[in-house]
Amino acid sequence: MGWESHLTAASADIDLGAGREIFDYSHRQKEQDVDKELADGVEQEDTWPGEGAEVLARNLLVDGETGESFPAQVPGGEDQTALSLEECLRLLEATCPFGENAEFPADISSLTEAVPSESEPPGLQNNLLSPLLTGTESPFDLEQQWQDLMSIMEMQAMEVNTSSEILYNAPPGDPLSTNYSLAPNTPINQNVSLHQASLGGCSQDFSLFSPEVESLPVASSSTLLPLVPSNSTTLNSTFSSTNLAGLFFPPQLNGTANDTAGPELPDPLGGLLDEAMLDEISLMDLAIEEGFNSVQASQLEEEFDSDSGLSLDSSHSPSSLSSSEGSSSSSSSSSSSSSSSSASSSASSSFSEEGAVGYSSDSETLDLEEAEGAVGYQPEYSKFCRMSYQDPSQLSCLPYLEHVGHNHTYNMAPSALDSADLPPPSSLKKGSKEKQADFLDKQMSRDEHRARAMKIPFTNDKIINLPVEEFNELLSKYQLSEAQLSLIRDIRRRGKNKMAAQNCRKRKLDTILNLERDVEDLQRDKARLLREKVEFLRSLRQMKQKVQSLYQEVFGRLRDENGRPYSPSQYALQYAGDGSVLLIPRTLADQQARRQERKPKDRRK
DNA sequence: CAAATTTGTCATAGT
DNA sequence: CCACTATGACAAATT
Repeated sequence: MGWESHLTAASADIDLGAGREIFDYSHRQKEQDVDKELADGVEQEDTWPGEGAEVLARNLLVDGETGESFPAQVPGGEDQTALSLEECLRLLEATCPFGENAEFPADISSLTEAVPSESEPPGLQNNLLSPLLTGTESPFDLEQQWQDLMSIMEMQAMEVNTSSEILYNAPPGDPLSTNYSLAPNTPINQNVSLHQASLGGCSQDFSLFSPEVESLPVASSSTLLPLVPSNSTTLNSTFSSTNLAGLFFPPQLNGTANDTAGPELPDPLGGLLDEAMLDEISLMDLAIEEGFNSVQASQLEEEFDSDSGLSLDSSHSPSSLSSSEGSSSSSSSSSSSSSSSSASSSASSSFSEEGAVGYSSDSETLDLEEAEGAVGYQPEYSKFCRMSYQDPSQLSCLPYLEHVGHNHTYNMAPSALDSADLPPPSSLKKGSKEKQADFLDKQMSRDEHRARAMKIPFTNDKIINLPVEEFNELLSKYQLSEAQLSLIRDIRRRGKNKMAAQNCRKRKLDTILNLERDVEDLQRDKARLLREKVEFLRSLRQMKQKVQSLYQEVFGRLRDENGRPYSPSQYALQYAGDGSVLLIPRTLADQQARRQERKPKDRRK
């Protein structure tokens, strides 16, 4: 009922003062609709993606950096069948308590998988499985390895940072990549100090290990070589479950057998590092790109600087999160999706509070609110200030002004006033008062002018902000014509809508700002994670090299019954979970490696 | 004066 | 249903 009358009233109102609007309306949704919308859409889309592309490019670069650690593939070796395979086996079984530990496969598989390229050098199975993989009881997947390494790395980080800065300040020529590809055929002299072992890229960093290496106890020359964890405890603990045998294969210790065994110092670690890590990295990147991996992100988040915007975000709109969002557990992952929703919801909730205040109270409160917004939020909120100021009804002085104005204009004819109001009637030079009136006129909104024209006996402010009851009361107090009543209703409607629009825009802006901040935060997080990844890669590399050199050191010093060194192509060292190291025939190791090559894949999928 | 921004309105949908 | 609020779209008003 009332509504219909409103509608009719609206038309009446238009007749009174806004004929324009009707006219415009005709072509409003035709031309403008199409043109402007299209333009807007295009513009916006251009802007955002641009930024994204930039970021992406940056990240890619970083990734590229990571990628540098790709080991150069060294084709290589050959497996040489040990002559006395049977003997070896027997021996092994006899000595090795865990002989055919079922656990192997896991290890091998992980290693193999991690280092597909390296582990499959032509003809040579580098993955010698440690028969004593007792340490690893649970299947060892990449993730686990990764985590282990991470934790290890952390421990070593200090060590490394302090003791071997050299490594960190890796030599020019991209040591990262070079280090992995060990020159296969470099002869290694026992006498030659290990640091100088010409293991290709390895050599660069050798100096680092020298201290440790030199202090290494020389192992006795027995077939089975139980190595007691020396000072390299970290290594042992770190790689206890890792099979070292196939990894470091000093191709030609003492120049023995340098032919058959192609050059290959396949190192599981390297593979791990390179392939697996890269895998992870790419995965992470993917995850990040898509919306951030909640688990990793949050983990890392907690570990590292918590200055991320996420925290800010939560603080910013806590109520909304708790109330509307509910589950905020998946902070980051949901942040992208939730940020839009949460942002909007948070914004709406927070604003609803403000809005409620603003609406129910007068302009003064509103002013305060606006000011608060400007201060509390982003600089851009200054806009809001302006917005609010421009709303005449919100000028605290207005009520008073309005009264004055009303008094002045009451005598004038509505129609004349309405039209005359818009163009400044400055022609009436009547002194300062007149000018003041002009000024006031300018400050008045269209509806106020109309109200004046219709001789509405109360302020627009009241019309708009009074609660329904009071509003109706007010109306009932006066004898108002239909035109006046309709005008009043329109004024109320428009006024409310005006405020609603302002709030809406405010909210919208706020949402955008929140999203922008979220984006920044996420970008920052991503960059940080990438940085960390690189750091971890470096640490891993160092570890790998250390282990490698140790392997060579140990292997190179082993002597058989005749006092001769073992051929790296025929024997390999295996690291057991309990920290011991075994010398086993290559063939055996290869077999084991093969056996377990399949399992992992199946298991993985 | 034109282009870019702000604001006010309207129509609608939703509360 | 009423009275409002929220929001997209348009156009007038401002910058």
